[in-house]
Amino acid sequence: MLEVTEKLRQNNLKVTPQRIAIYNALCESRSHLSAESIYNYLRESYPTISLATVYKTLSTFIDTGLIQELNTSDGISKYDIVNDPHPHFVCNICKTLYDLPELKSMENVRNEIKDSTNFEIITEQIFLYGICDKCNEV
Amino acid sequence: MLEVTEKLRQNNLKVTPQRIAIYNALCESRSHLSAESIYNYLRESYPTISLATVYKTLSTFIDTGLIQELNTSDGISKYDIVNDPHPHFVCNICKTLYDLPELKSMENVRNEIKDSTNFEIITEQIFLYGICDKCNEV
DNA sequence: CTGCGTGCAAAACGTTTGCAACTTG
DNA sequence: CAAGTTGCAAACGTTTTGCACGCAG
Repeated sequence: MLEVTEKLRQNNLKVTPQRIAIYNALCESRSHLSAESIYNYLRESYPTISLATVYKTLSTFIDTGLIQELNTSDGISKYDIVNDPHPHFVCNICKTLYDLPELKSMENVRNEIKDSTNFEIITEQIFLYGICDKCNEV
Repeated sequence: MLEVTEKLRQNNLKVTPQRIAIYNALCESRSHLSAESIYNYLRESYPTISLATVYKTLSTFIDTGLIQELNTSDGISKYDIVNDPHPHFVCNICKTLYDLPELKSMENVRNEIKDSTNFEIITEQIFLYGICDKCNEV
């Protein structure tokens, strides 16, 4: 993976400590972070960072295609580094957002969509809703 | 399609004029309605209906599986009668939400997901983001 | 007649904005 | 030094809540 600094430069974004920290937080986190959770996480190392900066930075990253916003039924946006596309699973009970493995059959879906519309597709998001293992046990 | 009244009774919901009107509005509309647009639309025939009732009713319908909430990047929830599953397209520019035709290849995706996880899948949502025809012309 | 549904107003929530001070290149 | 970024506080718009009244079963 490219150095963060490099990624920012490539997109004509000024390299600031806040941007590096936010990007790294998203890379390092195994879970899907909200703006608020990024903010709380970064406050330990960057006590003066503001929530507004987090939102503005995330918005910038979305515009440049570095990250993706995931909008699910709990009304809180989560953010995901754009790497290999993969579907997501949302538990209707605990609202946890899980990554699912990349699907081979998505290639067919993409082709079928390309044939059925002349819209220009940039990104794709697949959400499966249901009950996760943990909540099913209870 | 079943009579609205019947659908409500089946789900142990009291049959009220508001519920019937909201359900019908969602059935009849060719576009994807937000709570606000349902409210504005219904005010013509039900001048005393309140936005809170619309929200509460939608929430009830979601819980009983009659409708689905579509959360896209514009931050305004849209609601869709749960019929045949089909993908959606969201224009990054005008934010319009389009229906795409049902995809044959989705069956493979469903199967692949079933094989790769033991989460219990209840509903699925596919969103394609990009630029729509109208915005591409400009 | 009992419990659920409605409507109003107020509150809550995540997110966005305006602006002055400060950094980056 | 110019242009873009930050942080604060206030504003915004959607959605939720509490509560008294009303209607469905």
